[in-house]
Amino acid sequence: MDKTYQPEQIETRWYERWEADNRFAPSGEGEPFSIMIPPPNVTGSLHMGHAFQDTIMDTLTRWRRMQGRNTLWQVGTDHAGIATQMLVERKVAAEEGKSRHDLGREAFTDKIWEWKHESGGHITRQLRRMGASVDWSRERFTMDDGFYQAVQEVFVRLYEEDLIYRGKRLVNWDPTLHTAISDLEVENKDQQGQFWHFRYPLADGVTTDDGKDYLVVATTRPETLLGDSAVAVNPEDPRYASLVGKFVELPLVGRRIPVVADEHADMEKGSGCVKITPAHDFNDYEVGKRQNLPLINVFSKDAAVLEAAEAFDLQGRPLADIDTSLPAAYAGLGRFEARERLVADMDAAGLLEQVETVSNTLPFGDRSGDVIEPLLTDQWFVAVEELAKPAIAAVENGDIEFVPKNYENMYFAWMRDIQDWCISRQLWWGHRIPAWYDESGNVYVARSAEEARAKHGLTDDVALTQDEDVLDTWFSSGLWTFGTLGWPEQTPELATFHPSSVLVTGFDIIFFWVARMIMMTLKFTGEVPFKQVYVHGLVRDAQGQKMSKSKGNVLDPIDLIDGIELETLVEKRTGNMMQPQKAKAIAKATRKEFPEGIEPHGTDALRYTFLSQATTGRDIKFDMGRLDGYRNFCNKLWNASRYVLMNAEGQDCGAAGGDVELSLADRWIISRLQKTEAQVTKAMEEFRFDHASQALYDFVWNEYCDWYLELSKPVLWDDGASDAAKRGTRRTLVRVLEAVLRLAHPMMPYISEEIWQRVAPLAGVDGESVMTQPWPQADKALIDEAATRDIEWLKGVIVAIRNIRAEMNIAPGKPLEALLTKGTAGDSERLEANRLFLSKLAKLESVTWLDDPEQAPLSATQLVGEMEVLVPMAGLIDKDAELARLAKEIEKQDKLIGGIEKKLGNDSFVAKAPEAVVQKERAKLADFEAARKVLVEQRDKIAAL
RNA sequence: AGGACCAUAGCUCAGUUGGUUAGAGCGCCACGUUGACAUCGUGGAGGUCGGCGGUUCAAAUCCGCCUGGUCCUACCA
Repeated sequence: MDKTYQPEQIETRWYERWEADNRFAPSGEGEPFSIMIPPPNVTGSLHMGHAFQDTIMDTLTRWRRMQGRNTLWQVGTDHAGIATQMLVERKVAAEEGKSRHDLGREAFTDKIWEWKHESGGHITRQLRRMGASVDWSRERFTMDDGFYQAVQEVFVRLYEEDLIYRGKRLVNWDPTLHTAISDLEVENKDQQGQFWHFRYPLADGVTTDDGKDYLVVATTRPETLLGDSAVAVNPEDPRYASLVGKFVELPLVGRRIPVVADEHADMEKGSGCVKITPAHDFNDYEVGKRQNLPLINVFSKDAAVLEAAEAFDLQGRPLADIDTSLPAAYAGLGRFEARERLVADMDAAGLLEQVETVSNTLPFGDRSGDVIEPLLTDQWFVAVEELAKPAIAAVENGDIEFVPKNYENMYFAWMRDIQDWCISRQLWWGHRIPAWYDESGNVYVARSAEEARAKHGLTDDVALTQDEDVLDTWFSSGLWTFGTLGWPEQTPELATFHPSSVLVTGFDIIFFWVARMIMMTLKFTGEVPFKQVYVHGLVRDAQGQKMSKSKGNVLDPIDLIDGIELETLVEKRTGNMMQPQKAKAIAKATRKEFPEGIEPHGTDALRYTFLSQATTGRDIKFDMGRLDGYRNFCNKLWNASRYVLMNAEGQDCGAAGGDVELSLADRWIISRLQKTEAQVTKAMEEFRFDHASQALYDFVWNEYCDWYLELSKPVLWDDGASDAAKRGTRRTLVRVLEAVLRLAHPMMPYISEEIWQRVAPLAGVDGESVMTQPWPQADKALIDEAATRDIEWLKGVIVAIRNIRAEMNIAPGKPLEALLTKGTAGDSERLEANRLFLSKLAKLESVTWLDDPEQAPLSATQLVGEMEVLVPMAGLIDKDAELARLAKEIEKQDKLIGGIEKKLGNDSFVAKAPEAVVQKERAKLADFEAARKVLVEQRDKIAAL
């Protein structure tokens, strides 16, 4: 083995081997365990969130596989409608200078397919680099043929049950992307805005109670004035009671619109009058429904003012008897230009009463970044209320459990107030809606045009055209757990692996995806999609900032694995930016944070870092220090293994029989291994990967390496140990290491496999891969408390002597004489049994048991229990230093004693605390006092010199 | 506005039903190339557990209020 751990040399080699050996496919035996990967965007690339999530899923998968479960990790990618279409649109524009409209629908979607084939392998290659043990033979895509069928089936059935409907509704319209989006795709952001107060003249000579011939309305969106249908006042408002039913004349437009009484108008706000624009505001739309107002749309799909408005009734039917003329000057103006123009015109007409600056919230499209416009359009919706009920119940009754549990409240809150889901998108990339129209606009929903004809008795001479729109991406990914398993066919895979065991996902897509999967899956399979949902947080940068290209703080997991030069990293972060003016600051910050670039750390170290930071449900601040630390941990494991192999390969490790004698250290480390196995398993069951990784780390570094390997050296290297003892130690070295590698494998698959291949034969274990070995199970019979106590004693004495050395400034290598005294008979027996270990590990020339403490020479003293560990001072020890040290020790004991005396002096503590607690405090007090006494005696002795 | 979560060593984080001398890693200080490992070893310094109040014999842990931070939902004519 190389002297240092070189991850790059082993990782890709092992992944290829596992894949070639088909180790990721379900075994076909044992209780099923399945995880469906949240499908990443097919043309995307792996970011830290993916790497984190994939690590958790792979750890669970490898662990369950080793436990003998019939394990499937289903892999696949998502077509990601808007994101992918935008990406290819930009690419085509950059490369060919053409828009998608120049190409036409078919040619453009061909381009997307081309791009999908070209780049679709990128993210799956990265997934391989992370070590993900997904079953590649079952890889799926949300627009493959099988999904196409599943999507048609679901759409048609929902339509037939009236759970999908089409209608002209007010929706969130993205004027840049020219598509409707759902509520969830809207991001509300606080902005500084203006609030204009306008006068609307009263018609027919009517005046207000205080004699004015106008009403004042205020708005942040002046341009929607063009589409006003009414002015509302509160029904309780005495100021305007006489005006209800009267009219105002809409300024600039001249349309007569009524004054209506509606509780939407807030008497406290502004003048108490509010303009109502049902076609351009969600609240006003509701007022419109209550007051039976016409819907007057004044915007085009670009959110530019129309030449003439369009008026509809609440069912979306055109209204003929409304004056739809608009001022000619506005035709074609964009909404923001129209706003400026309108304010200026109002001002000029003396109708602008006041302008206030206010902070308000604006809706933005999460993809385009454009301001969303409520717009009346024809769209398809899912009526979700009926679907939501069983989905709520499934979580309430525990069929689905969220980890951590508090996300259930977030889920309930949203589900109980859920709005109908707008599923149509005016895009070209996605599942086209299976609906056909005849020439008079009648709609036929069916799995195909042929089926539509057959079902509705349409002859071939009726021309049918398919709906132009596609479905929201989440409509198809909502079918992911069962669509990937072959539904609507009743496949054996569906029977075996559905419901899936656990979904691993981020809290940010609970509404987008998790909730919709639960609704759809319950509806169509009668089963929950998964039994548990493990919700993880976001991976943030070291400062706790969200990682984003525009902030220039993105880390690429692959760069952490393979390393990256500073200049390449700077180039990566500053190249191709949307806001190039930020490049300089980003470059500077990057050079400061990574002056040497990033060293290679390997996949295993990166995975271990994620796992160690995976506290349930909270965001993680990615910590480079920990990444370094776990790379070092890999190196530690590597070198410990080198030591084991150097001492075991070619030697008798007991695999072939022969007498075996286990030393105290052997029995101790075997005992500690059992406890570690139990801890790691428990942590995995609870999704506490931080605890699992911590337990393993502690065992390997602080017990196996720091103590056990050191304790094995005297047995293996010094004369005097029997063959049986050496055999016992070698056997323990390799067996414990072999178990550790199995324990580590789900978390660090590569290094564990690499070492296991060398160690397993020595431990007498057959097998081709650690992947398929049994998960270690703790054996209670091997827990040896007596050995643990003895080793703790031994460690105590060794540490005591090291302590004296350090505090007295004695060179670490200088051989010392030590005396032990005042202990029990057990202490002296322990000394005799462990003399060799003690001498070697504490570098002692001699160690002697002193029956009569009075005979002890002047020494530096440490306590191990009641026993005193003495290092004679002669020629070694600085009197003042020792006095200072003792004073410090005594002070420490005084503090402890003071605390306990106060407790025991409290009558109600003694009276009310459980007896065991009181006893424990008394025992501690006795210990501290004894220790103090020894220290004081020692101090007096030295001071008397 | 409603709600959730968080606040423990310089930094990143553990601390399960209240009883621990409050822990780990990194960083820091001192010493050290003994035959697995300087990506290391040995020892050490460093915390009134955000603040105030309450419950209790006993609070980092339970309750209330406050401050600071993150996020979600809704609304802002």
